[in-house]
Amino acid sequence: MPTATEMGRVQLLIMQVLWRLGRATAREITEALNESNSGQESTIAHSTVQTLLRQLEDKGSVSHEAKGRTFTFFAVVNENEFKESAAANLLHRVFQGSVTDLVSQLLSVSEVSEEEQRALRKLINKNSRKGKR
Amino acid sequence: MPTATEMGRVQLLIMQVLWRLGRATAREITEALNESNSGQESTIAHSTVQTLLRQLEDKGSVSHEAKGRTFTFFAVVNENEFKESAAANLLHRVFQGSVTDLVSQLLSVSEVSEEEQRALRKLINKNSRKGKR
DNA sequence: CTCTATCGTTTATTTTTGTAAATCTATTAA
DNA sequence: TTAATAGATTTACAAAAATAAACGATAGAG
Repeated sequence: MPTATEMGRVQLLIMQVLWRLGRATAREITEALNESNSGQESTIAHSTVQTLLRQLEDKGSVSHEAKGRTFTFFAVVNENEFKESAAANLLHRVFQGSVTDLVSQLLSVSEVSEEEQRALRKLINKNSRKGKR
Repeated sequence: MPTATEMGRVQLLIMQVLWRLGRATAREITEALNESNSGQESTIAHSTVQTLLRQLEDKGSVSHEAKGRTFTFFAVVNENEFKESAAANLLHRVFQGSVTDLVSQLLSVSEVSEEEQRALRKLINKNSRKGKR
């Protein structure tokens, strides 16, 4: 069984809905998925969402509470916790743990605005101070 | 069929051996995998490596050349190309395209040495100049 | 020359994710 | 009260990844 922070593409989309809404029924999740995706390609079937919710619950990523005959789902895995593990994963598996290499890659490919560059310098400086404290 | 830059955990390990060695037989790859992993847990069976090599070849990630009765494999997908796509993937799927958020996450969790911090500042500055050119 | 170790190939199984229809159940609208 | 509807659950299937044994061929050791 995979860990609670390991998940597939659509599973992540479901988690993102839950992180945004806090708590939601399966139906609400299905609707959220298909309306953010409005007009486009493949709408995702409600039964698919239910299946994935059960899988997510099996591995401890989400949980639910019965409200009458309907389940209200909520995330157990915290969004930041997930981002942390996803970033650490890429960092170690692909970039051998070199933050510099990863950041370098990001900067060389994506367009980073002046504003974002300022934000990044600030981040590094803050981190620098943290190290000295 | 997945694209040539989409691959599983062990498939990536195989690619990394090929990027490191340039060209290698299936046997050499198996040995490289199991010795870098020396002493620990699960050694990976040679036949598994062969199966994965065929899968990788099917989707165009690697290719081979017959030397006598033995195949010499080599990477078709370039390492940087892969890193690029892996980083872009995480950036968009998990961090909604915000480089700042991803870098922030990396800095807050991993220990970044003074030296790395200098390298990062330099990187951002270089990128800044690039933007103006 | 024969046997064995080593190739690549074939076949098979398990796990995870994604997809969804079918079904059972219960509520509510008519 | 009955029928449609909207829940959850069960069942099914396909693709991708991981795992590896079994098989057939052959080169090289003796």
